[in-house]
Amino acid sequence: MDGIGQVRSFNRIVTQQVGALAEGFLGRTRSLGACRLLFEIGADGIEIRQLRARLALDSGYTSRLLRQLEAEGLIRTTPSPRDTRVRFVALTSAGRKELAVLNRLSDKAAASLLDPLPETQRAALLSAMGTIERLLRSSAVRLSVVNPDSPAARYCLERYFEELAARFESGFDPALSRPAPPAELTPPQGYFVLATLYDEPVGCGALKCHAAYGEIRRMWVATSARGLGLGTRILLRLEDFARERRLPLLRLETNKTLTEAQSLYRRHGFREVPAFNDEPYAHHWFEKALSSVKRPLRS
Amino acid sequence: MDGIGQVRSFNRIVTQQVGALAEGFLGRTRSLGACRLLFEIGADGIEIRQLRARLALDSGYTSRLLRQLEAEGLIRTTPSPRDTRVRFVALTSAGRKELAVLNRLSDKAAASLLDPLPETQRAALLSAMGTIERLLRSSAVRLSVVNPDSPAARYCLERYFEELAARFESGFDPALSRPAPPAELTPPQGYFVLATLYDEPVGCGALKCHAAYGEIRRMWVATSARGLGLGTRILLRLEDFARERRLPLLRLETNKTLTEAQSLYRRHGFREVPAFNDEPYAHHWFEKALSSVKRPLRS
DNA sequence: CCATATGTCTGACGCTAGTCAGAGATATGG
DNA sequence: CCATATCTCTGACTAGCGTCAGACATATGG
Repeated sequence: MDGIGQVRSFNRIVTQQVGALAEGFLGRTRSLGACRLLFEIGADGIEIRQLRARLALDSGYTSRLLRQLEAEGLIRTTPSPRDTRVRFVALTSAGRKELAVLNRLSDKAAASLLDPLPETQRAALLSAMGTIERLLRSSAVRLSVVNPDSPAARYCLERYFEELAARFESGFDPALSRPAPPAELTPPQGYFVLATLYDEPVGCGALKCHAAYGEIRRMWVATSARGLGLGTRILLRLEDFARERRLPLLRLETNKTLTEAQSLYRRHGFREVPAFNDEPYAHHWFEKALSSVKRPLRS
Repeated sequence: MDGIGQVRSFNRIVTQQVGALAEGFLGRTRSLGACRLLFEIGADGIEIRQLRARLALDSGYTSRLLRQLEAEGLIRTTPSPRDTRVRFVALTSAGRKELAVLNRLSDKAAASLLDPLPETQRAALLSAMGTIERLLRSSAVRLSVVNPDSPAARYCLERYFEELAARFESGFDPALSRPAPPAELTPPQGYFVLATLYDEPVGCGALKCHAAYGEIRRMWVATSARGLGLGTRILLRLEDFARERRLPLLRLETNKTLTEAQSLYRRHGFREVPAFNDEPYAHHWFEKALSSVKRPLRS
């Protein structure tokens, strides 16, 4: 079976089994929609506008579901203190109890999937589930070229600098490091690639085009998104841009504490070379010759 | 995170992503229910009663959906030749065209999951999907003790004998082999364990209780259900019964051509011993001493 | 203070999915 | 041939999910 056929077959069986799982909620008077609301409100409560955004619900529909839960005495809504247009919804103690029941049902449904299996198969299932989860998250990550001055890009760069400051033995002061002003990372001078997961920035990387080579800079992946192979995807994308621009060589420098980054570069054909600039925070300099063969495009 | 939490987290992300996948159908005028019908009718057509059974639909509802598809000119229904009460439904050429379109959309949706990933991750995702599919099928298999005279049990035994006849170099004639009359495999003389997947028999195995030992017999797994670890589950279940009955020893014999069975037995602590009976079709005799420690119960 | 935007709510409406009862046609065993 | 069962279909009904327009209250920038 080819990959596509396998994905479809996987979908069939998973929706069937997992669909059966969701029926754990059923049998109770409450509708699935109302249950989702209870889950999302959670122990801490939430603003209604956030609730709507997270579950992607219509405002009228949300309102109606909330009235229903309110009538059952499971939730309480109050105006938000900082803006009385928005309302804040929280569980009452009855609501918390109900949520606990739902959680127990949900746990039981999940357990019923594991229970029939002997120990070794159970372990194999869980490990495969972990892999799928990781890779599905990864495939939901979108890469796009953005203006390095945009809020999302600035957000990434701030997190990046914070992390450097925390990890470098000497701390990190951007002012002492080689600069990379936004203009230099904007086409056609360069490319700033932003990675987003469900519209949240989770990584970045930039290519600066010099006359004779491309320079990789600002490679960063949020801790929450590590292990998804995101560094690879960003790097490959930047390489694509370099090839498009017919740059024969890629260069970059990095700090000795950034070991994942170093192994990422080595894995992708970068070789360590003598220092080719005076970046004070760098301990290792890498180069990679680019053939002009283009690799197949992936989003 | 514990196993249950991991299953729930897996469910969340999969329903989210796979749900998004199913929207591939949407945007077209047809409802999801009608699409499922088209898929299930398929190129060869099908009897309506089978269609209902497979999709677990109400007869009234099915009828209405079919009328709708008929009005669109996608299907044609005719009385079944062998019983004019039942009707047979087949796709018209327009219907086949529509099904092809749906398949293309579905393929595209599946591909959109794979496309973003670099090659190595894509392979990892597909392999994990295969694992999950196999193990979910496995966890959907139910074991139960049934009367060895019941239709499902007889069905399994027939398939079992057929397979022995096909695989043994000498063929197989049950009359020449040591008998195992139903009464001897019925509690308390013995136990006949039947494995079913979605109500279809896919395997069996029996324990016959002698005074000083238990005898494993009739171990069989349908070809369609191999690789799911089903043999292990049946064997473990039979061992449980033997322990319950405080039998200190398990015995069995097998033919040299049944190599998977032999490795199953060896994997589970059976050791080859000299022939302890005169079964004409056996080449190998196995024993396993049972400790009375009970393993945790699994369905 | 005014114009405009934002957030919430209500009422009216529509579609999908599904259930239930019963009618009518056809098989099947005795 | 008759009683009974099986299969399909229609009509009547319900619940859940969701959309849309507009009302109302409250913020916000000028």
